[in-house]
Amino acid sequence: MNDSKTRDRKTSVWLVEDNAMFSMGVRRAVDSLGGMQCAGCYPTAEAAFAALDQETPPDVILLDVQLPGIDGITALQTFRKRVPEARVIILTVFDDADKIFRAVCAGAAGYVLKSSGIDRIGDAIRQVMDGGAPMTPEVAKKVLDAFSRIEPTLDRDSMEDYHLTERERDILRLMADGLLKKEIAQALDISVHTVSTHMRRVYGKLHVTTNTGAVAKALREGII
Amino acid sequence: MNDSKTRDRKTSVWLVEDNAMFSMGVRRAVDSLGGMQCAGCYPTAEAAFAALDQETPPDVILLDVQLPGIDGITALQTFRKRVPEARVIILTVFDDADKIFRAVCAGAAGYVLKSSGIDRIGDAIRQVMDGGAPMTPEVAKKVLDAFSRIEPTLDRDSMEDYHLTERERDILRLMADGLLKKEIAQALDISVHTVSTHMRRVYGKLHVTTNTGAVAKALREGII
DNA sequence: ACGGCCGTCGCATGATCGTGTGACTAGACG
DNA sequence: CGTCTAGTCACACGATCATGCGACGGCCGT
Repeated sequence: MNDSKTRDRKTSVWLVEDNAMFSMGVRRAVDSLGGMQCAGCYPTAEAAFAALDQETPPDVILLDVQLPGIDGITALQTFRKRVPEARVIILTVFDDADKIFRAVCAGAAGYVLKSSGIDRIGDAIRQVMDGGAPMTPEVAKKVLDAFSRIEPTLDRDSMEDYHLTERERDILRLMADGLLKKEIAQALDISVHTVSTHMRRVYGKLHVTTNTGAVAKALREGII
Repeated sequence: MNDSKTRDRKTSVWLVEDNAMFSMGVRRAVDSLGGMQCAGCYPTAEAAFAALDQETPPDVILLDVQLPGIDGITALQTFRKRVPEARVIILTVFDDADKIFRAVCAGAAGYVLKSSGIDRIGDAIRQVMDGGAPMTPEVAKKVLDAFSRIEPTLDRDSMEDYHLTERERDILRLMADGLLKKEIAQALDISVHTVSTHMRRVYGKLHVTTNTGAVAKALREGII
């Protein structure tokens, strides 16, 4: 979609952090780096929300999870709804597994420990703008562990679906993610024509004639 | 407990990969690095399983997910059952979110894209042996995306919806019924242009850019 | 009375999609 | 050995969609 590498505008960063001392340090660090700029600095989530109505939304939000007033996770959820295109990086001193779990569930784009040092924050910002998800290896490990723990209900088959092949379900899934055929083709490294062929067959099996119909049916019937 | 840095034995690595060309490249890369050794190289999961009965199990398994015969994910599950102590690193060209999701759910220790280059594989092996979870930033992003998708609703009650107008929801509903814009216009006895306008605004509020994306989001979030 | 939101309509352009048609490969099954 | 299925790719045509732009009347709140 967007080629962040060739962007001509500076990455706009908001900082939501109650500790004034730390806040100032981060702000200066961000501003001193090329390609990014701290466009807003708020001590509470409430203040940041209010600013959303006034200012132009940022590209990246650095969010401290332990804030006075609105909880950090809650704030994250609100940010995700009001500015989904903004990438939120959690900034905290805790590497508590449960906090990480809830943060990523809420749609955090990255999870950076304050103890990692201020200089790491710049890296994290660049990474999220390049589509990556900055995480320390320890955090990544905790994420995967949590993943394999919640696995229980993935093999709920038994119900006869519409005899879709695995490949057809793949394409359908990506369709339901809002991707264009072209993008699906790129994601699966196949030709757009092939994607079309698969979708054509899906239409037949699902007895629909439009992409929206197929996605809706798939979602409602739990095919994907 | 065990200090992997001062281990006196080389890390034993198995490679399960059908592409002989790539396979050989990885093998040489691994062997050329210090502290690890490619102890086995199998073109299929079946072959690797058979070897499990004969050879001593490896510390790390590099597993291509797109294998002839047994599916990569299935193979991963089997490995996890038969040699739980072995750390499995998924090696693939796909960065399909669903595949990644199922892989990590099945207990993958890491997920490395082939496109990242062979040299990254050595890093990944060291990382898993140090208890980390190697992931390319792109993969990490997809993992987080999948995460935030499986637990979408923690609020369900208090949270506001996307401020969709009643009319906009009408159009969205009909979209989710698989109707074309033209048909929606007829059904509501308005102009196609009006339908377009509504959908355009829905896109903005839902932060999507395709009809399928809008329908999927609406369905998943219970907007309609 | 004025601004803001909602619903409506229009147009134009380029991208995307649906569909008919055809074809090749690899593996599975008998 | 044929036959079938799944997956792949290609081309072409018309239909449909996304999007930027502009516009108008109605209703509501202050």
